[in-house]
Amino acid sequence: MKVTIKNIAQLAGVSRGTVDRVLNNRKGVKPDVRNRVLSIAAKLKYEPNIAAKALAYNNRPVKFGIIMPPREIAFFNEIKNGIHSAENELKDLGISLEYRYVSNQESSEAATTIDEFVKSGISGIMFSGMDDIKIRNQIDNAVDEGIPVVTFNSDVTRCKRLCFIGQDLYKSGRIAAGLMYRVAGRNSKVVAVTGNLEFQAHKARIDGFMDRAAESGQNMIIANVIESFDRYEDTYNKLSAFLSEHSEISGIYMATGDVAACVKVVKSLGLEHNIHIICNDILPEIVENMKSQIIDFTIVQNPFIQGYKSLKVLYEYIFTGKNPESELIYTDTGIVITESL
Amino acid sequence: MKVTIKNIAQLAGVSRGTVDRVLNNRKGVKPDVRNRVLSIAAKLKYEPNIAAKALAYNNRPVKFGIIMPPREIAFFNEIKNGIHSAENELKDLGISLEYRYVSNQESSEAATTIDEFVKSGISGIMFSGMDDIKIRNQIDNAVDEGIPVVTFNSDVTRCKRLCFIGQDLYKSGRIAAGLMYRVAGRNSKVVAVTGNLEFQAHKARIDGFMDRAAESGQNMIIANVIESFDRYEDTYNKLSAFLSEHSEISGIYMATGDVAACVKVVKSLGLEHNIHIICNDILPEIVENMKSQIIDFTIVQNPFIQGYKSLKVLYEYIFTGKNPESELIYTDTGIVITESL
DNA sequence: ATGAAAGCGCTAACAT
DNA sequence: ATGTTAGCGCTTTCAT
Repeated sequence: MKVTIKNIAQLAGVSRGTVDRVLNNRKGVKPDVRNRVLSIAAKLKYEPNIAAKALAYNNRPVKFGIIMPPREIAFFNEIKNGIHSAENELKDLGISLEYRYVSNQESSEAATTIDEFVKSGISGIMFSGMDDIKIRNQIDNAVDEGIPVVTFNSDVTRCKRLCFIGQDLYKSGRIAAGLMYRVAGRNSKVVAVTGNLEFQAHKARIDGFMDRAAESGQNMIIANVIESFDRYEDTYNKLSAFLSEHSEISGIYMATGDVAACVKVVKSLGLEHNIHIICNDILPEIVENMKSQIIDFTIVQNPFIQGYKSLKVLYEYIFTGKNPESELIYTDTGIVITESL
Repeated sequence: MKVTIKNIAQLAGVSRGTVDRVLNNRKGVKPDVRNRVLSIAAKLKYEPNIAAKALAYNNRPVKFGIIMPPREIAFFNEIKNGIHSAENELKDLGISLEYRYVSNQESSEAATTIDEFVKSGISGIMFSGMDDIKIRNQIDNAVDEGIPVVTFNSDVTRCKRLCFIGQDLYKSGRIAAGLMYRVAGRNSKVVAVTGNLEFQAHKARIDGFMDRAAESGQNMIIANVIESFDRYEDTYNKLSAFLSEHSEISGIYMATGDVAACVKVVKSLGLEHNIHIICNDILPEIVENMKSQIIDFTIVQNPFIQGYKSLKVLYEYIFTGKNPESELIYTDTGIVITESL
């Protein structure tokens, strides 16, 4: 039989209003009454009815703030689609959303935005941006004020966020290695391109790639790891220089970096049929080059689910008090070939 | 501004009770009143508030019936997990579930079960079973009685079901071809194993495989399509006979059939390192043989989402009147390698 | 055939 | 500090 605040009120000998105060941590209840109510609720395994809650909240919906990089980044569109999908499911359940698009090149704008949200009395925050000290501090501040924060797509480490929802970078590197030895074959020599090995997020993919290469027993040699610093030119120049001198290379893992630059190098050297390329995510230039069979595989991270799940987790936390299943929620790491599209 | 039945009632000059009768197709309303209410609702784009609806339904939850094959089939556990997950989200929203496990070897049990559900006054049905005339008729009967039916995992064709939610078999065949030419290489010769080419569901994968092989420009030759009739022995014997005589084969696509039998043949002929195997789904024997690198890829169909989405679609249809996005809802076709696990 | 009113579980404004 | 009450939008019983 389901337990309601009415039941609890009777057993505790108080009114429903008081039970509501206790259960929602509102002030103005004597400690002993509060404890009595709390212990009864726990014993009865009380769980709030979300439909009733939503209906009561109807007029003043609970507002969540969403902070992410500017919309032009195509990748984030899929995340937004996921958020919209969750919003649609929850639209009658008493929530409203507010978006803020801030730079992910410098942190102060994002930090300020978090602060503004907190001061405006928001109930929860979804955040995707830099892993930076200013932001870390603002997140901690929000959490200290009782406002849960979920990071998505790209984590902010060592802070009090409720959880992170995104991809497992290390695993995506391992998968890249698995695919590479399958297509490039035993004893092949390959090269990997990353952004900056000093960034943990960039290094994780390379670590996964190298670890799995070593474990696999396929004797796949990683001849070089090129740092592109996320610049087209670095990718182009360094890759071009290296491949020109190493004709034995039969695979490129584009962990991070400009895939168009990579493709251009390969074509200019006439290596389309000798080199296998594996990259990440689904961008227009990647789709195009998969269709023409110059890119073999791309590894994806399910951005739709990242958006969808982030909102759901926040909602669940606020409305039912349930903590997420884990502090790190990884979305499935998928493999895509041209036939998948 | 959101529209409620109260608004409609005022504009139509009737009571909220009458509006409710109209909107839920209950009888006892004069045709002209009904039309008036209906047109006002349409003009105002009325959408019911599901929280309110759920709360009102609280005592007599809407019951959905679920018919699927016996639980021992591991594959269906993931589907059930998906259903449970959706159920959990909807648990306060006025639904209850009833499961029936019936044979998928013969159709009369399933047909009878549908009929029982209909007679018991159920509100909607999720069905997975044979594509058979008896079942088709019972589904049509249910729908005629106003009970929506969603088929999942395996479709029942040419009937009045609301929609089918499951995998795109043809596409999974195309993906298998794409993977195969990547690992087996240009000009390779491969063999495919299916169940029974007379079954549309079995044939679809083979069609996809062959179509893509032809299109790809890789000159991959499909040397044989073996029918296993879903028997271990047929798979073992036919494959063994064929491979013994054709040492040039470098790939096996197990579209349907016993993967353990296939692995055994390959091992007994000592071909582990010369033949690439691609199969479907994640079964214990497949996982085991992927780990030991004898199976290269397995193609998966996201059973969790199949279960989750089926229930959600049924719920949406009943509670908000929304039709599913499409009559055929395909879940993502994924690619899994040992590194993905 | 239609209206009026109670009630689903919870919140919040108002009393005390 | 605590109780009382109205109300969220919809369904359903009971009148008429």
